[in-house]
Amino acid sequence: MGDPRRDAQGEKLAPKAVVGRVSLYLRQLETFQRQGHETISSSLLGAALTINDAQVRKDLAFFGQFGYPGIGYRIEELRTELRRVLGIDRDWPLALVGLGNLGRALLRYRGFRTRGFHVVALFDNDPQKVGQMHDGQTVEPIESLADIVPARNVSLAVLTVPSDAAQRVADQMVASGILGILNFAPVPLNVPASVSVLAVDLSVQLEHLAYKVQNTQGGISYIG
Amino acid sequence: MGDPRRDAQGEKLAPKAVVGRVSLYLRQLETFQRQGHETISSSLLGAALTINDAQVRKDLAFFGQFGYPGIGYRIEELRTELRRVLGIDRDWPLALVGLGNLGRALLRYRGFRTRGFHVVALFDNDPQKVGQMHDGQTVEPIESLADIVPARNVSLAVLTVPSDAAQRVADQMVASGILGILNFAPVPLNVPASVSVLAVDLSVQLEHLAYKVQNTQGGISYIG
DNA sequence: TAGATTGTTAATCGATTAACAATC
DNA sequence: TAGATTGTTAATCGATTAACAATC
Repeated sequence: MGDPRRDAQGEKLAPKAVVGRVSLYLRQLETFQRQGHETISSSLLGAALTINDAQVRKDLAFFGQFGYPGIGYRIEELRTELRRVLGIDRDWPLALVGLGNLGRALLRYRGFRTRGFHVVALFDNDPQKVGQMHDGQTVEPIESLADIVPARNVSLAVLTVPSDAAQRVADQMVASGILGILNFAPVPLNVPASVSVLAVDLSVQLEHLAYKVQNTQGGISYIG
Repeated sequence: MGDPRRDAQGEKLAPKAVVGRVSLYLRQLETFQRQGHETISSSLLGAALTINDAQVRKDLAFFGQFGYPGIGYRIEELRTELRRVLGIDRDWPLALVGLGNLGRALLRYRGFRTRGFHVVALFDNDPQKVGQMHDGQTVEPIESLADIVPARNVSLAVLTVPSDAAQRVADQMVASGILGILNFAPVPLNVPASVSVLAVDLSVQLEHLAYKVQNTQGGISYIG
């Protein structure tokens, strides 16, 4: 039951942790490939990322049978499979909403452009920013989402507006047909179940780091 | 065994997931407080964040007994406790290393300045950038980490250099006495166990979003 | 063939949730 | 008191790891 080549509708969604690791595998495969490897074993792939070899095999097996017993995984082939699994075997036009410091940085950030993600529309509500050019693109008022999102075939958006505007803007995104939101505003967003939201919460990360440092100090002997 | 007021050396480190939720609780408590609440129950606090009430109680109980049966938690008191637990009841001077687009944005990003985190030193290796002023601070060469980190009492650093420089710079950070690194470079860093690293990987997040959108489409009925 | 390595089952470990006596 | 709500134990659920027959 279920064609093993397909993992779309009807198949169970992979756990969050599995998907995150698949991204890491994909990147690590590219590193190995640059170093001249053509195949790689689960134990070497795992070792490079401090991940147990059984877990690597289980993660990959979730999506299909990609390996060769006695040999390992053929890197080029596995890369193709994983790109397809993640859905990055195609282009993803992005909308960037909120052109404050963080938004402008993300627009220019190289790591953001890889993998077929391309910002094709900019939005802000500040009248001073509307009409400005950034990276060859004009900033539009947020009301224009409704027109531009369908016109430019956008389904993913990056949300970098202030917290108190985030929910209101998210509602407009949803109404315009956006299906996925990468939310940098430190507030939970309420959206229909058909829309995916992923939160990137920088202050939570910093607080976690403070916690770790505070509770690691002295636990481990220091040099000197 | 173990004084319940203390959760430092000797006590077990809280699971990653617990610490992340504690940051969210703290922020949500502040929202409730602004709305005029003085106490809050685990079920209301959880509901606001889509977290089970038993989990809220268990997370908090990990660090001590903060609640009052029949009443809930006194918000002001719990905020104080959680700030102490996370280690943000004090100032954390930060070093920002790498003044590309992302680094400059983070320097100015408001959400980054809350909670006692203050950037007190900037570093870059690009001779064009060294000596520049940003936000009233001079960019120093990375070699100066060894002098400036101890002098300015810095223990946390934000790493926003290109991937191929990340490990080398991380080594210099560790040598200078940095104890925690927030790593935005999409590569795993090798550091001694006494140093904490937290990775913020924006391309992994975007890929995850693509995966979710690709595998949610059609699974849920659409309007129209 | 002998050695390597997969995919998968079973065992372990950890995290979440339910349930409830204790308490205000 | 009656009602609300905690902290915690037990039950459930899910994720990680170990082990190994099957395969190249």
